[in-house]
Amino acid sequence: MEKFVLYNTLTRRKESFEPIAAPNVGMYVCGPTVYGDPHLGHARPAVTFDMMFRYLRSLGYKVRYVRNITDVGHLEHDADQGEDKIAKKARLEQLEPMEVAHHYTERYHDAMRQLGVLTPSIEPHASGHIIEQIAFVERILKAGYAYESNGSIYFDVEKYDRDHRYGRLSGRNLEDIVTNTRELDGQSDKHHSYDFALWKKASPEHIMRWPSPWSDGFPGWHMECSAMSTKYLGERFDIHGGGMDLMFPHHECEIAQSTAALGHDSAKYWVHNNMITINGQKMGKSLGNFITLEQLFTGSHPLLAQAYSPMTIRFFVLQAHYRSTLDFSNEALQAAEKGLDRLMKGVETLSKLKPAATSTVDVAEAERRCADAMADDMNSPMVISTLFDWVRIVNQAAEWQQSLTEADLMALRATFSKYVFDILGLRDEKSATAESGRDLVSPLVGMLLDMRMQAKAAKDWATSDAIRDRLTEIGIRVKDRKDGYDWEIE
RNA sequence: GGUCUGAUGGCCGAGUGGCUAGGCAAAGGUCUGCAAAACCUUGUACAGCGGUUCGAAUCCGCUUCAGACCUCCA
Repeated sequence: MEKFVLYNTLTRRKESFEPIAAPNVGMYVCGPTVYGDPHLGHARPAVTFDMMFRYLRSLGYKVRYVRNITDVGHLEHDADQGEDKIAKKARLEQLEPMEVAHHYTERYHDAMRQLGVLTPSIEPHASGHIIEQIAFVERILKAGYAYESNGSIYFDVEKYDRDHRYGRLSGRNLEDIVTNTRELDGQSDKHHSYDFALWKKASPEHIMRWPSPWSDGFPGWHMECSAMSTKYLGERFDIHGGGMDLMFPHHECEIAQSTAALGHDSAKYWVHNNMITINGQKMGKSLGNFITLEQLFTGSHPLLAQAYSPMTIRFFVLQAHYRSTLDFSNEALQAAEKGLDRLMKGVETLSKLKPAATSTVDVAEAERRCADAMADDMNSPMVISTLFDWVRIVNQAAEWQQSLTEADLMALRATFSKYVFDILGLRDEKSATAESGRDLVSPLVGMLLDMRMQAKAAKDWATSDAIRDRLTEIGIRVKDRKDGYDWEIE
């Protein structure tokens, strides 16, 4: 098996990936908070960890991939009477909170499907795991790392920091946090500003509430991930992923909660994808500069010069390493669109290539380079680069400048299929739609192009060009071949 | 202010102590009745200043600039 190295945020270095209980791998990734349409930023972790899921499976691991839906519990901020985001949005739209959550969950699923993101093994909702979260809070209380205050339960960061160390993941120490945490009004219940809520008592107007031993209320915003990852992956599991912006405080608090309750670390490898930026700035809800995935797919946003297909977005994301920032621009997206087109055409050309008696190339090199690139912290840009090198070779072979034997063709097709479709998760959406369109118009186009061939034979260029121009107008591109013609729908 | 990243050719983006990814765009060429498509060729980039080294864009230091987190955030 390939030796796979993965960058672990916890140690700040690439580590050899050794599952706790091979061949099983447990993987937990923070999913969306469903109070708004999924945007370009959501595509990054979704695609990144989808690739990881696909890659681990291709290596032969049996992966349980858990990605949560946050439909409760994210406080606006502590001073906001504890009203959470879902509830606030619901009040504004006069909808049931669960109606809002369901609506946006569906929107998210739809976008993910279009992006070719596989559905995770389990997709737990925070609202469906209140009991587990309460039990988890009780464990922390019992261990002595939390205190009750006026119906709410808070995590005792200071005590935890003495026994373990708070801030390991984000590289902070408590001292820095003390001097840099903003003091907010209305947090008199907490002993210290850096303590965070495990359970929050609901104010009377708060709609989303559940009974607990302490108060009618709702779980704190880091609780769901600790409780649900433990429930489905066990007290120790392999990979915990999410966006870099979640490192602090979310993941830091999760580590603290789990360590306090279980007495040890739960996730072995912490993996964080970097952000997508727009004009060098993070794209985010709070900055108001984000573009939803639907806007991207339809081109309906002032910043967009055109619509971009889901696969263009996926390819765009995959062309950068997941730990680098990726800057959005129309130019970059257009380049991705054309690049993807070239790659897919290469795949098609490869499928039609005729075998030769001998090979002029070493196809094993393609597989080896792709495998090495993936094994090196999932370097998808390197994989893509290799694929393009081989597209060139395939194109040359189509022009008889290279040759491949039957066996080599089979091997190369297998490599392309594995990396392009199985691991990178790309799909040839263009030819898929073109095929269906082709069936309908094929006889007609064939007839016209046959007439054009006759005109050409008679050197009647006016007729020949007229037919071609008219076809081009309605979106059919004619390609002359040495022995006839070919065409495609734009 | 604290913590931490990054600065690569027209654009997007990999990577590496010496053998100069890839895509897009551009230019020239092959092919073609003309196009399109395809193919070939070309560009010698690594923020600045020092240092280490036989050799650095890649390591170290400083400077400048940009960004992220410290508040919900993918």
